[in-house]
Parts: sequence; structure tokens; C-alpha cells
Amino acid sequence: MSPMPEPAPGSRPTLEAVAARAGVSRATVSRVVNGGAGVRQALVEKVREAVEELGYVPNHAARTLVTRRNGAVAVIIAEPEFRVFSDPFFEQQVRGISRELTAHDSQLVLLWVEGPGDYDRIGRYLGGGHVDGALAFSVHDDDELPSIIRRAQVPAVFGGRPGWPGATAGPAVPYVDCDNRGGAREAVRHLLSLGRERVAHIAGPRDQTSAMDRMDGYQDVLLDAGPGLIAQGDFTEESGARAMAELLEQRPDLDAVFAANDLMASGALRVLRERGLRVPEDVALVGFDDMTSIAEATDPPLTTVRQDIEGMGRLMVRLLMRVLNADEAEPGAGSAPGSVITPTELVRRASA
Amino acid sequence: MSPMPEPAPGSRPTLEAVAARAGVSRATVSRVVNGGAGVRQALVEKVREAVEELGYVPNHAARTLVTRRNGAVAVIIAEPEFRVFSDPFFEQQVRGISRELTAHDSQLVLLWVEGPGDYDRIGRYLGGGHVDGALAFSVHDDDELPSIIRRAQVPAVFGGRPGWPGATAGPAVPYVDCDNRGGAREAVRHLLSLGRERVAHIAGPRDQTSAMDRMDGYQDVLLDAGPGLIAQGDFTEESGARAMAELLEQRPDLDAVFAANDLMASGALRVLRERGLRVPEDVALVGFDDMTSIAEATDPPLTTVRQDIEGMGRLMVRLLMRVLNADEAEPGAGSAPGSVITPTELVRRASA
DNA sequence: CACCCCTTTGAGAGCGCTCTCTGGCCTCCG
DNA sequence: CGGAGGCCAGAGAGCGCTCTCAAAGGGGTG
Repeated sequence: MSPMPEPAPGSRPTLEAVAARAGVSRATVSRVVNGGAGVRQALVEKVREAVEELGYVPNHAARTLVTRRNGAVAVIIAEPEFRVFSDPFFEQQVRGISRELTAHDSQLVLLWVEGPGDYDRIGRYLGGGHVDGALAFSVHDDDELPSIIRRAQVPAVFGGRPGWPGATAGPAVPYVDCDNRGGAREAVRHLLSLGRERVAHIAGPRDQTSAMDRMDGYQDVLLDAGPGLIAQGDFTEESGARAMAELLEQRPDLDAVFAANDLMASGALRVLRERGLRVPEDVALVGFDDMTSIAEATDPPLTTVRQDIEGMGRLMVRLLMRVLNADEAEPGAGSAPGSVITPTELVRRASA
Repeated sequence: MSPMPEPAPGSRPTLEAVAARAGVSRATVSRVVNGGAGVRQALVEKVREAVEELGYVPNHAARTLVTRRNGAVAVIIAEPEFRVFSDPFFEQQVRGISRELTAHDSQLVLLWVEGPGDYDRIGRYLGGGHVDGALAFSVHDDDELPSIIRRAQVPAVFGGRPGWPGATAGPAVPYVDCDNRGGAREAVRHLLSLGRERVAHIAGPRDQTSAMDRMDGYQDVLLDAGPGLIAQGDFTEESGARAMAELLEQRPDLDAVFAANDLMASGALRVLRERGLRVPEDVALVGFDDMTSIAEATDPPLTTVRQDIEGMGRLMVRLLMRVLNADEAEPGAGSAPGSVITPTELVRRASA
């Protein structure tokens, strides 16, 4: 702890007070506080001293009023279900965002959407100029969020490729996503390289682009996978188990499975063992996400496709900051930075 | 969606613009925007119309500058581990906070502490007058947070009873907690009412007041529980299993267990079944928290002590708002509202 | 009918900061 | 030695809002 000076009883010291104490003008203090460019060294020190002695902290509201910069970014949680926030995926992403925001001296304002009727409030808040920008997670196709954000005219970045129908209307919102398709391709190729010939796929929900991209990657490699090799899941453990049972019924001869996430892979693993099938000897299994709490806990540990979730969160912030700076340089039609696709990496463990 | 009026290209309309449009003074518009007390009905309507037409939204910074109210509250997450945020307990509490904050027209600023060195930043932020108050979670005894908060002179409310050593120094920070001790008593009494005679306890970490309070409750009822009936856990599933094994070794004759949380109860349950002991026939089991995702998923479903977690989150906000209003009425030494203890409720399922 | 009081509105002074513009001083060059 | 130019500091005008205070108008009462 730095020895914080005794805070003035009552009100906080202002620029004016610091100026008086240092025997300079308000403008000079302001310059020093904001970096001190163009001020003689002697004065800089004198002002710094006065700041220290008085325990001066700039008034944020006053500063915002004139600079039109809030130093705050909204993070919108649009998922109504409880589960979402306790999703480790989410946690890591928000953590990355928090860290990067701190590095940019910005605050994280959490906007939790309480059902569809709440979008009005969110829109009003975003439009009200309380935050410099917004970060949102594109989860489902039919999300109203993108249009709300566009209407509020607030710079935004999405986590995950948005897939809403009217995506082409208006300026596209940049997003950060991992290379779902490429990662899936790598997973499937890995299975093929192991000599597997009948590789099945447990797909994620149809209204999430990440799930669809992973399926596309699977199909990129297996142009004609043959019938009965794709089963539908919804990213839950239970659905993975169900899908696995289904696949086994349709194609008892399958020798490999690529599940669209680790949770479904773990469900599939359970069913495989119940049926007496050995992993990876009889059936090789690959997941996606590398949620270590899952992938390392299974028996055998899961081979999976890793994505740098926290890094994606940080990237979202950097992208937003770039939009913000571009806007500042040339308001309105600026060269909007494009989206970012982060690489994935196959993590080989024991299941394939 | 309300048909949001076409936002003015470029800058946002100001009070001045609305005033001009409605043919009144700035002061009148301000009054209408803030409730409209003391303004003729005809004028109120005229102003409302102008606001609507122009799509006017008050500038938050300007308002804050004069009212000294930010309309924002910091929520401090001081837990360094990843796990914490994905803890369903946490999620529910934050959700409650978010909801209640919305009802009070306040925003949630998330402050995630990044290790001990980060307390400086937090302190500076809190002291900088960016938020009206702070909410924090008192997790461990040795937390620096309380002193940081006190130094920053920002009104705060804790979630969970703080247990730091110097709690008595300075004005106490109000907190919201559930009746851990009473709930524990009820759990143990229930076990006794079932005719159980050797009731063991799996305790939580020693540096968390909630865990200690639950143990105290256990001991309130079982004044002399006898040796070997208390085992130490750390709130994780794994530790519950370990503690159960230990208890079984020391007291093979035990016929009931009260675990300090559901997660440990579920670990204990696993061990009991592995040893071939039937629940509840041979050993009755009661947990704490009523995390339904755990308590309802076990076999048999867990009898446990419920606490209204979301409600506690909401209560934290209400308490803070009361402090804020008291401060406003009479700054400085105000009648600080006391802490709140919420009731618990025994939820009977099949395990006891 | 005069006076007083209450209600409603407007004028204007800030809140604390940034930023432009002006002016003084010094240095350097012709 | 005079003028041009550069560097630094200060003066002052807002940013958009709230809030006090004064003024105006209307009604009731002595």
C-alpha cells in the first residue's frame, strides 16, 4: 500500500486547489496531470508534489463532459439462462476482457439483459453515451442485440461470429472468433491420420455459428461422410450421450468420433464405455474447446482442439479500442477494422 | 422495440435544444426530465413531446458533475482463482445485484482484482469518486479489501460476514449473510429428530466465516459431539469425499452426516456408496446451500439447507442504497444501517 | 380594492475539467 | 542591434446539466 495522504475531510481537492498550491495556473496542472508534455521540468515536479500532498484525483465526470470519453465499456450478457455465466468459457472470456480493459484504463460496465423486454433499457443505455463502446457475445441467430447496438450507434465488437439473417444490412460489426472450421478440419484429419475410416460427428446447436462452422470443417475433410454419421447435440453432456447412442445404433461400425465440444465428448465417452467400447482402441474421440476441467478429468483424457479463450477476450477489447481510435481520428465512416480469427491448436491426449 | 426517433447525425441533442423546441427554458425541461414536479401539465406534455421528437437523452457526465451522483456501483471480485466466477453461488448473487441495481437505475461496474498488487488500482478507483458505492464479497479472513474500502471512504456493503481481525477498528461495514448458524442447527436437529445418534460434521475452510458459523451451529446442538466426529474440508467435492473417508475410519458407527455445503455432501455421498452404505438408511446426509444443480442431481436427492442467494444479492444493493440516502440526508456520521441476516430453510429431499 | 401568499417559470451561476488562443520571454539569425 | 520564430504559461470560453433565487401571475382574504 502506498501511504495514501489523508483525504481532505468533506470534498475532494480540485484542479484549482492544486494550481493554487503549486503556484501555477489550472491549465498547467491539467497538462501535467495528462502527461506533462510542454511543461518545464521544474514546474512538472512542483505540480506533482502538490498533487501528492493534496491527494488530488481528477474528477471523472468533469473530464468526460469535455472529452466525450467515458473510459468505460459495456459488456452485454444477453443469455437469459443461469448457466451462461457459470460457463467456464464465459468466465475466461470476461476475465480476458477485464484484464485488457484495465490495461487500457477503462472500466467494465456489466449489462445483464433480463429477458426480451429488457432490450429497450439496454438500447437506451447504450445510446445514452454512458460508455465508449460495447462488447457482446453472439450466441444465437435470432438475437436482437446486433440491431439494438446498431441503432444505438455505439462502437461494438462481438465475441463469436454473429449469424443473424440480416447480417449484410448496415455496417458489419467486427467480431473475434476462433478458427472453428480450421480447428475442426485438423481434428478430423488427425483421426484420419490414425487410420480411422468411419469418422462420425456430434454437432452442436444449429443456431450457433460456432457449431455450424465446426460441422462445416468436418465436412470439408469428409466430403461424403456417408449416411448416419452425423448426430445432433446441443453442447450439453447429456445431449452428447444421446447423440452417441444414436450414432452407435445407426453405424455400429464407426471407429472415430469428433464432438463439437468437450462436454458432449465427455457424454459420448460415457456411453462408449457403457457399451464396452474401448477408447481409443475401438473408437477414437476428439472434442473441441479444451476446457481443461473437463478434458483432463475424463478417463482417458480427451484429445481436443484448443482455443485461447482469454486471449479472445483481450482481442475483443483491442479491436474495440482500435475502432474507438479510428472514430476519433475520423468520425463516421472510418475504415472499420476487420474481424479477427484466432488460431486453434490440436491438443493430443489419450482419447485419440 | 419502440420506434426510436432518428438520432441526430453527429452530436446528441442537449437540454437547450429541447427547451428551444418546446419554447420553454432549460430549467423547465430539466424539471420535466427529472419527474416534472411543479410544472403545469400542459408544459409537461409539450416538453415530453419535444424530448420524444428529438430523441433526447440526458448527458450523464454533466448530470454527475453537478449532482455528485454517478448512478453506478462497483462490484468487487477479489478472488484470484478462476473457479470463483463460475461458482453458481456467485452467479446467482451477482444476478440479484444486477437486477436490483437496474431497479434503482444504477449500473454495475465490475472490478476484478488481479492479485494483491492490484489493490492499489482498486483503491484509487474507489477513491476517485467514480462510483456511488461498492459491493464486495468477504471470502477470506486475511482480505485487504475492507481496509482498502475504508480508506477510500466509499460506502460499501459486504456479501457474507467479514471476519478480518481488526473488524472492530473504525466503523463497521454492514453486510448481508444468511443465518448460517441457525440453518446448521436446524439441519442437525432434523437429523436428531430422525433418531440419529452419532451425527458427524464435514466442516468448510477455517478462514471463512460461513464455514465457521455452520460448525458453530452444529456444536450448538451437539454440545459434546464426541471425538472423531468432525472432519475438515474446503468446500470442494473432492475434500468432501476425503473427509467422509476419514470420518468413516475414525467412527465407523456414525449414522448421520451434516456437510457444510452441498458440494462436499455430494463427495461424501459418493464415498458412502462406494463403501456400500445406504443413504439414508444407514447414514443420513444433509448438505447446505441448496445448489439445485447439485442437490437435485444426486442419488438420492440431497436434503439441504436453502439460502436465498439471489435475494441476498438484492438485499446488498438495498442496504447500500439506504446507506447512500442516509449519507445524502446527513453526510458523515449517519445512522449506518445494520447488517442483515436472511433466514434459511430446510429442504427435505431423500437423503435425510 | 389593496395586500399577501402561493404557484410556476426563467435567468444565471456554477460543477471541475480541457483546450484554444494569446502573450511574454528567450534564442537565434540576418 | 533588430526582428523572426519557438517555447511555455495563463486567461478564458465552454462541455451539458442542476439548482437557487428572483420575478411574474393568479387567487384569496381583510
